[in-house]
Order: sequence, then C-alpha cells, then structure tokens
Amino acid sequence: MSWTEERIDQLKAMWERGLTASQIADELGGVSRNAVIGKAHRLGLQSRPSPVKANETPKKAAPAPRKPAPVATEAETPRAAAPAPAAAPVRAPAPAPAAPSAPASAAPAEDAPAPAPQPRIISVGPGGFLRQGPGDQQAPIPPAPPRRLVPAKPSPEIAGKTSLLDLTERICKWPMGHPGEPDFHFCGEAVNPGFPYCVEHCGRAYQAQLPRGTRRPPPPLPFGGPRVR
DNA sequence: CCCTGATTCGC
DNA sequence: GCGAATCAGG
Repeated sequence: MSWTEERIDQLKAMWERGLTASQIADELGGVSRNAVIGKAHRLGLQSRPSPVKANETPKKAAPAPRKPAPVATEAETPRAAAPAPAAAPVRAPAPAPAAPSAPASAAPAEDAPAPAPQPRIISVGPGGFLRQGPGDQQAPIPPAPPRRLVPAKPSPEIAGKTSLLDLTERICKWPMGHPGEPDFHFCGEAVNPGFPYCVEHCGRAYQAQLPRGTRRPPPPLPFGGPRVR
C-alpha cells in the first residue's frame, strides 16, 4: 500500500480525532501501526499525549545508541567538554490557586514584585465550548472544520459497548443483538486463545455434531435466529 | 503481557 | 519517503 492523498487525509483526520495509531492502521488497512506513526511524524502531525514522552530530562548519555558504535579504538578523542547543563527551563505553570476567602478585588498588592500574569480563566461549558469573557473575543478563530470522514459519534446506545472498531484478534467477536439495531455490539470479552470468541461463546459456537436423527434444539447462532443473549 | 507513541536507520 | 525494529512509559 502506498500513501495516496486520500489515505493521508484519512490518517490526518483520524490522528487529529485522537484515534490511536493502531486503530488508524487497521482502519486504513495495509499498513502497520508503525507505518502510521512514522507517516504522522513525517507529516508533521505531532505528538498527542505520548505515554513515554512525559519527562524531558536531559540527564545521562544518549538514550538509545541504536548503533553500538563500532569498536571504539583507544585513540578515542578525549572528551572533556561537558555541554552546558542547560539552565532549568523556566516553566511558568502559575496554577493560581484561587484563595477562597480572598476576593480578587481586594488589595492589589502595590509592591508585589512579580504579579505573575494571571492565566486566563476559562471554563468549559456544556458541549465542550469554551466560555470567554466579554472582552475576550479572539478574532481569528479558525476552527478548521475538519471534514468528518468517519461518523463523529457512535450513538449513545453504543457508548461503552464493544463496537466493530474495537474488535481485535483477542476480543470476543460474538455479536450481541442484531446488526442494524441501535444497540448492536459485540461481546468484547477476552478471547479464548486461538478462537474468535470468548470461552462462553466458543461453547455456543462450536458444538459437536451428534449422530443424525438425534433430536436436539438447534444451537443458537450468531445471526438469523431469535435474539440470543 | 498488553497497550501506547517516539526514534532510529537500512532500504 | 517508508516502515520494521527498537525503546520506553503506562
């Protein structure tokens, strides 16, 4: 597979929607998770909260000398120049713990040496909209209407259920409900190793065939029959 | 173990 | 440019 313009668009959209690289990968198909990540980086899409990127401590030597430098001879250049330890990157979090009993209008503290620039206090209203003060209107708000290439919301009934997108090789794919119904989803249990279903549903799916003539209630099947749950 | 994203580096 | 291999945190 190659990165056609269309596939790149999908990648961008999904990446920006916060889907994981894995999800994106098997959604696009034909590419690996790594390919997706690699492409994303090359595209300049960058990092959403990465689990492994939290700390930026420049301590210690190179973290991953992938190439174990070919046998360094003793003639190794004497290294004495220690790179400047880089002054602490002045981070200005200014959490501004609003003192409960201190009305903001109170003493302006005339001699306050460093009245840390009070961070804009914004709040999030219902629907995720940012509330802003009257004077806060920031003109250029280009919320770049990202084209939804995929349904934005799965419908509330599905929330918390195992949807098609959640299926992996180790998730039970036994359908719950009927396809097309609003609450149709999948079992989602851990799979019975080597099977597409969990143990319970393997029991339903795989039943030894008894000799002909033996009257038995037909085994409940995933589809077709009356509701199976 | 599983997952995640980041990075490196041979192709 | 691509992506497997590897690293590293959760």
